[in-house]
Amino acid sequence: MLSIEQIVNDPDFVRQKLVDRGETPPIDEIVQLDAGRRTLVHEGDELRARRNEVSRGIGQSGGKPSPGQIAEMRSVGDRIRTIEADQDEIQQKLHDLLMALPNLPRDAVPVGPDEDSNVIVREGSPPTDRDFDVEPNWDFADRTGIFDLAAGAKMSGARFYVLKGKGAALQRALSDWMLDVHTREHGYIEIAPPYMVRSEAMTAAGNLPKFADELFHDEEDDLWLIPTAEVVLNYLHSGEIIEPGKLPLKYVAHTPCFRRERTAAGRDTRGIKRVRQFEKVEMFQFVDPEQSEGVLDAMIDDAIDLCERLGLPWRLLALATGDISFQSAQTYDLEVWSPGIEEWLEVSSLSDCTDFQARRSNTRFRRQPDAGPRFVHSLNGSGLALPRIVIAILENFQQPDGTVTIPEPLRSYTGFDSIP
RNA sequence: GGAGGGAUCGCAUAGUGGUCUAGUGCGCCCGCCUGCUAAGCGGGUAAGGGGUGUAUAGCCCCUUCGAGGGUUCGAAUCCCUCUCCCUCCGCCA
Repeated sequence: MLSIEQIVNDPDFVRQKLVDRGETPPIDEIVQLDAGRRTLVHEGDELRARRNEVSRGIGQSGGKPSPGQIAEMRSVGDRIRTIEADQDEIQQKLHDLLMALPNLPRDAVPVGPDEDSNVIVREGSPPTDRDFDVEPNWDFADRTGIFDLAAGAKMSGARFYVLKGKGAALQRALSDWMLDVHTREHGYIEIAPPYMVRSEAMTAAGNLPKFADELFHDEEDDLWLIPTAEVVLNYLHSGEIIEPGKLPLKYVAHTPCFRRERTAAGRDTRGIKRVRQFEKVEMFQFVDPEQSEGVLDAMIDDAIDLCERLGLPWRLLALATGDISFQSAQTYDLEVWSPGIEEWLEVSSLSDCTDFQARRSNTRFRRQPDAGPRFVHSLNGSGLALPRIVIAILENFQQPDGTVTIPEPLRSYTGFDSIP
């Protein structure tokens, strides 16, 4: 959520930033509604002050109101009720409009309508040349039996899959290894959260109300399956005022992610690249806005570190204003090259959400014991998305004899060094 | 799923319709006192919003006693719904 003060005080700046994102923001309507809200609040406050004053007087003089007092207070009460009803209506409209506005992009974000304006900003070592044709991951998996796409479809429908044997073990090794690196070397605290949340948590992260049709929802208990651990980690300190000296808070969680993926049939349908349930290790930080400089870069390095240690060719893209996610002020995508399918796979999306999510989740902190509370800044990034790393490993470490060599860091986790 | 108990200021508690502008204790902060420390004494101690200010300064006001609704001239207090916690019964990995 954007700050209403900022919109009212600097409407042209806010409008331009949102236009850069491809929005047509109702700034004038918001400013007007807020002015109306203030008038009603003021009027209601004065009436309540009057009512409190008279009530206090009645109490102090024995508790028996005069008929004149009852008549006056009855009419004051009626006016208060009318004003409150008007105020509720105006505030609901204002709230709905504010909740539908995305975050403001940072000045550093490339301006452009879509992914064609994204900019490659860093690259790892180039993909190695091979003198044989790399088998696409789905063919390799089919031949070795480590994915069972048909079984997934049979029990759960399209875009579900089953990992078997060394495929399942490889994914488990990856998640364990990633968590260990983040907790032991990068300073994150491991969290094992619920995978179903209330609407409040989903709204705070920015997924509701706009993106309900991308989520799985349980009607009976009104719970939503998380599309990413970002949703739960963002809500960890909701409603709290974090004590001085506790920031930054760095969390990491390994969870399944559930997405309805109602994209056009036929797009990315082969294999396990785009599916309705997948696993991901997610990094998340709460930071003091004054100390947030460089935090996104550090988180990017934490993600790149994993790609480097695995020996995967990677590149980093700065997403354009038209391509960053709803809650984000600045996003970088980390991609790895997969030589069998010959494409760059997005394995991490790293965002600085500034105070946007903190406003929605009401997560604040105090810089000093006697200082007023302020909203924290939140940042998130995958570290990393597991099925796509599995794909990248199957294709990057394929040998001419049709086997796949397990990257060295994972071998103590897998207990084997080759597939099959 | 069923029965009962509970949620009040950082913590603990008081408060059964008006004098609650929520008391008291602890904790914390600032003084005073004091060889030092402790004790003692005095004062302070939340969040959000509005008004007035150049002001993130003061001052004034409103809201918040788990959340939302209702009764009433007036609600922490009475009624209804919901959420969470605790005890027990049933079911269950």
